[in-house]
Amino acid sequence: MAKTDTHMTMRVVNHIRGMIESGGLQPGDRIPPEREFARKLRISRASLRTGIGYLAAMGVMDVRHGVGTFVADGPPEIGKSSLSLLGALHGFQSWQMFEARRILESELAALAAERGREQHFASLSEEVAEMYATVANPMEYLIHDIRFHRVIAQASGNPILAALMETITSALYDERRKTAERSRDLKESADLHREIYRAIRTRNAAEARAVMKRHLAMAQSAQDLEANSTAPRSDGRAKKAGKRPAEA
Amino acid sequence: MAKTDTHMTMRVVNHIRGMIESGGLQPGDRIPPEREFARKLRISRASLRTGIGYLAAMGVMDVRHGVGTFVADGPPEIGKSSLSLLGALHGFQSWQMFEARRILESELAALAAERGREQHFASLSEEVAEMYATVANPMEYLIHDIRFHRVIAQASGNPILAALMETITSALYDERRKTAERSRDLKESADLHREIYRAIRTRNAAEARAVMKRHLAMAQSAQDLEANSTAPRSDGRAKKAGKRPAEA
DNA sequence: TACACCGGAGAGGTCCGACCACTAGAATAC
DNA sequence: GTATTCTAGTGGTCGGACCTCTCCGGTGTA
Repeated sequence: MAKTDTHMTMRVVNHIRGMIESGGLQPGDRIPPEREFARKLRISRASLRTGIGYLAAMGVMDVRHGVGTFVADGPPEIGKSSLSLLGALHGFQSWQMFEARRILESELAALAAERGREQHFASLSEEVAEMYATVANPMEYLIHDIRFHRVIAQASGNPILAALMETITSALYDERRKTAERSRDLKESADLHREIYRAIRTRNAAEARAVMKRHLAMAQSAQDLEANSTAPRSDGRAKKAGKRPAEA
Repeated sequence: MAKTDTHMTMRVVNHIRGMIESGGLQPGDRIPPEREFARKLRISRASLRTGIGYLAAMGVMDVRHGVGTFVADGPPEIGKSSLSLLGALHGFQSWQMFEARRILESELAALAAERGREQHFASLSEEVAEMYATVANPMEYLIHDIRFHRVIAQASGNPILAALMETITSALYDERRKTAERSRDLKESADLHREIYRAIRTRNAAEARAVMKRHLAMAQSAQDLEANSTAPRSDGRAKKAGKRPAEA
């Protein structure tokens, strides 16, 4: 399968891929210094760096200036940083991202109801409590909101779906971190989260899915209202407002 | 806000991002030659290349040796090339990928039933016909199978979900392109595809979702059987695929 | 005229070797 | 004992030379 051995980039990628697949490289492990590694692979440091850069862009490697290069640790990320670029390029609409999120998260909630463990339920419960405690503080609230959804993703037992959700939500969050929510809405939001929690804890998958869907639909329409009041212009274009103009 | 201006890589990425968001760069467009572009941005060619490499790894740019560098054309890809690496790294299980696919595609089918257009229906119909015509030729059959699912994704009207599906299926396909299917199964498969087609054409979303789910569940168990019969006792090798562990 | 070949222009790919910038821990000063 | 400074090690940037690939137009032959 390796006709790709001509390109230095792919030689590096395949080499590291092999080290990972053979188990010789685990998440968090460090690879040799560039100069040394390049010598070992019989390629120039520049080419090695190209390959490492490729892997870093895919989220497989983690390069830290002055420290070293490591295999990515923590939860997997699938195209997390690329989605917003791709969105700008292909004109993704906000409603499409919401739709993707709604589908992923509602199924995730159903899976969590089926497979979640006591430890997950405890975390969920705690986050719900924190939400109620911070309805007056949107900033704080948001943190627990995000954590709640993240715990559900973990509880689903499917890291791929969890990673996809993370990708979507981070892009979505990126696009609207400026809209401040009102406390009145947060109370309702917390209520819905509690409903979701209860459905999951009682292992009622259908209910969990339904409530999650309702919650996200509500969040979307709230978001849309806010966007319309902020930007009286027609919604067809809907770029990400407020960015610096590009200096061509 | 933009402390990212220190890293040359990010300077390049942000510059190109700006050009894309301002509409100055469309899919298929070409960016200036490296030497010239580097001069214009007041950075070295090496740094420019690092940035371009980053964008290329994310699927935003398309670099062609001896020709030039272009903004990616065609359908968007989200982490398509990274998933298999990530899978090896985080130990993704085969059933998890199937599960992700089942969820995405069944919802995609439902959306296609709601929003599909005549042109999509026509394509689907054609692919189904081709499937029946090639039940004796697994290679050919597979092509139409893939196309069928791809058309559904397009018909869903949600390019994000379509891209996610493409990512999953290509990783899945990668991992089992070696398993040849039997013609007897293909006939059943074609029947199911026809059912899906009918459900979509009659705009019966629930039915489309259900049949798609059934189809993929069937495909998965067929794969599992094949995998087990191919490698009945794996002592040393430890193939990356795996069966569903009841634990977690 | 039609076709195959050749060669050059221009684009990306690789390499080298020097130097810059950052981080963490050791050495030093207080 | 604590705060500061120094330094070894590692990634980041540079520029400029040279290689390889693709494309296309010119040329020679049938």
